[in-house]
This record gives sequence, C-alpha cells and structure tokens, in this order.
Amino acid sequence: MRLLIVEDEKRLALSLAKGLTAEGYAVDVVHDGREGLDRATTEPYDLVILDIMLPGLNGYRVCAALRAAGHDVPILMLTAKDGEYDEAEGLDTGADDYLTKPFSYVVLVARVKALLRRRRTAGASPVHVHGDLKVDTAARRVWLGEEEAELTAKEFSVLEHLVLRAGEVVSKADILEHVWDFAYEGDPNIVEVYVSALRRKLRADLIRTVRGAGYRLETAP
Amino acid sequence: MRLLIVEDEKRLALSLAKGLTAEGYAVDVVHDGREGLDRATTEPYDLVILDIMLPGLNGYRVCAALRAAGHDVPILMLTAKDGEYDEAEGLDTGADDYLTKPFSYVVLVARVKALLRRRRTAGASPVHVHGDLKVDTAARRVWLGEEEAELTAKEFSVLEHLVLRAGEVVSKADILEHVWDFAYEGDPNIVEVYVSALRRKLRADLIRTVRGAGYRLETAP
DNA sequence: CCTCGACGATCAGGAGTCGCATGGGACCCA
DNA sequence: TGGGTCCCATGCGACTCCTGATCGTCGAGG
Repeated sequence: MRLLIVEDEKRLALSLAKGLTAEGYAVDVVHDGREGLDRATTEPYDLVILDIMLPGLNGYRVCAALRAAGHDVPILMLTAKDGEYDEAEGLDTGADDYLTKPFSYVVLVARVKALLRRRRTAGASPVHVHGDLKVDTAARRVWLGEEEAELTAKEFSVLEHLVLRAGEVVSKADILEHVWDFAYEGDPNIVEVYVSALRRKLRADLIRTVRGAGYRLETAP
Repeated sequence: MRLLIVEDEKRLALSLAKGLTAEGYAVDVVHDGREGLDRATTEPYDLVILDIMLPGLNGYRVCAALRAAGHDVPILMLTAKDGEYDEAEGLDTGADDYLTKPFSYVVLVARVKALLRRRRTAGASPVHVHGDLKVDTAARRVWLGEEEAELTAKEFSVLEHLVLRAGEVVSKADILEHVWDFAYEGDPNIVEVYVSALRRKLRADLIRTVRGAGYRLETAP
C-alpha cells in the first residue's frame, strides 16, 4: 500500500510519513500542490493525504483536477480548524473524507485504514483466504494453516500486493511501484529477494514464477 | 443470486424479502444473529444483509465471525440512525457497505446491485473461450479442455494476440509489430516458429494458416 | 495431370536472458 | 552496542529465444 502526503508544513509531513511508514505503508511526501498533482497522476497511489492550504495549487484544485483527470484514488483532506476553508467544499470537489487539524495520529491512521478498506476493489474484507493461507491486511498478520508466520514489514507488503491480485500475474515492476516509494531506484532483483523470503517462510509453491511476466499467487491448491 | 437477510424486525424483514424476491433474487430470512451466522457459514450466499441490533449475537460479531472464518461474501450492514452504533466500526469488522435506517427501498436495491456488481467485476478476470480453448490473460494461463498448457512468455503473447482477433486473419507483420518490439528487424520466420510451437503444445488445427495472408484462430471447432 | 517455384513448417544448437540463492554491509531502533 | 531489517552484489543454473538450414506443402500454369 502506497500513500502520498501533500503537505507544506514539513514537520507535520515528516512525522506523518514516519508514523505511516512504521505501519507498513510506502510513503511519499511532497510539499506543494503542483508537485502533488504531478505525482498523483503519474504514480500508482492507494491513497492521497491532501492538505488544503498549499503553495502553488491549493488542495481543492488538486483534488478537482485529479477527479477531472479520471483518477478515483481515495483522498483524505486535511482542513484547518478555523473554518476558513469549508469541509463541505472539500467533499464536493471529490474528497472521500476529511480531518480537521489538529488531529491525533491514532485518528488519522484509523481514517486511512477505513478509506483503504472501503475503496478496495478486490473484496472489501480485510481477511483474504487462499487455500490454507490466511492474510489479515488490517492486522498485518499471516497464517499458514494453524501456524502464524512472522513476516517483516516489507515481506508483508509484497505478500499483500500479491494477495490483493490473487490468481493474476503481477509483474516485478508493478510490485516495485506499489510496495516501494518514489525514492527507490534499485533493481528489480529486490523483489526476487523478497519473494524468495516469502517462499521460505510460507510455502514454496504458494507463489508461482511466471517467467518473463512476474509472479502469481496460486488460488487453487 | 442468493441473499440472506438477518433482521429481527419481522415486518421489515418480510417486506425486504418480498421486494428482493420480486427483483429476481432468491432470499432467505432469519431473525437472530446466531442463526444468521450458522446459515451464512453453511450456505453459499452471494450477499448478506445484516442488521446490527439483533438478539443472540449482534451484527458486528456476526460480521467479524464470518470474516474470521474466511468468508468474503459481501455484507451490507443496516444501522440505526441514532448513531448508537458506529458505522466506522461496522466497516472495521469487515462490512462492505452500510445503510442507515430508515432507508428507502429503492436505495437498498441500488446498494445491493452495486455490491453484487462490484464483486463480479472485481473477481472476473478477462477470460476468452473458443471451443475447448480457454485463455486467461490476467493469470497468463491457458487450458485446452481440462488440461492446462505451459506456454512461454512469447508463445503466450502470440496466442493472446490471435485470441483477441479470433476468427480474423492476422498477418505475420501485424503479429510482429504487436508482440515484438516495433524496432524488431529479424525475419518473419520467427512468427512461424512460434505458431509451430503453439500448435504442438495446443492442437494443430487450432491455428489455421491462410497462405499469403497470415493466421487465423478458429472460433468454431 | 504434372512440375516447379514460392511459401510455410520444423528442428537443433548456441547465445543471451532471467530468476534464485546467498552473504555481507548500511542503517535504524532499542 | 547489538539485533534485526533492508538492500546490494555476485555467481550459478536453467530456460527462452532466435538463427539458419532443411524439409514439406500448396497452387498456378504449362
């Protein structure tokens, strides 16, 4: 799951990014509206956290422009508490939810999770079952049969991405784009390393290699 | 399409059942949470309409129990408008959508249809069937009858291109352009090589040669 | 009906690519 | 400072892909 934070208050942006990264999300941060719009249109984010008061292009306009361009990525607006900006206007321009500053970090995470779950296309349940594999994306826990597997954050993210598209072939480039953030420029070998780890910790035949195309999580055992 | 209604207000439950039956759905009704959970785990429903305030086991717990058991049937929650129950909590436990009482019948039907549609489009990958040939482009898998065929990346690409234009004659130049780099300058014999491989791995008469023009995937056996 | 030429099919082998495993180093957090 | 995660690099093994050559087949015209 990959998030974009568009927020010009750098301290806030940084602390959010840090916290959400710790939750296991891949997080990118930009500080003005124009760049936020560029990024959101070119990179595959699962959610955008969008401040309203921004240099360059304000949050409303970024939001409206995204919707106009046909992007339906969930957008969580951050509004100032003084009511100078209207939350209803935010929802009107196509935002999915809003949060009034100041807010607690716990609330933010809850909203983010709720939005991701609500918008998820492939079955809204946070629990995915394929054969004897069970993945709880909300709790970030994995079971193989009765046994729970201990995965690292990245391992889980890779597995999550495969599970969300179970049965389909997912290319390494696709996994890279969704699981790693913008700053990453390494080679796709890293995906192989993580798939290898998942096979070792789970079961080797769970993730099939489709040579020249990518990986596929097997649905039928 | 088979629906389960778990709702203890018998008048409401009955009127919903009647209406949805008229829409062409097969509808079962139960009046308490425990029985709802039993039914939902043992019978194959396409959607569950679940009231929150229920005798026996409340809606949240039914929903959570279903998810925990690995069922990903779409769940539409019915919540009381007084906010005594939290809609966010409903979504947290794994519901797909919620509706606040009182609601109009039209809205309910719309939501039901939307949920069923969302599920269908999400799960369905583009599968092409021609005679006993089945090609799943998302999974990159090919079956001939019951037997799955193992194709290499290039073989699959060539077949995919033919399948997308099934019944039409596709020239070798056309295949070259789409499957190979546009800059490819090798000789067209390469296409013949791959068609040959496909015939060997699938069935010889599946791909017809049209001398001087190209190849055609047979649609009728 | 036969012949010949052009087009297509098939085969095998080597070059190159792709994927896997592994170990080590950088970094972070306790 | 120590444990753990994450990323990088390397070497190996296996498979794919393409080339070129030979063989087969179709069909038009003599």
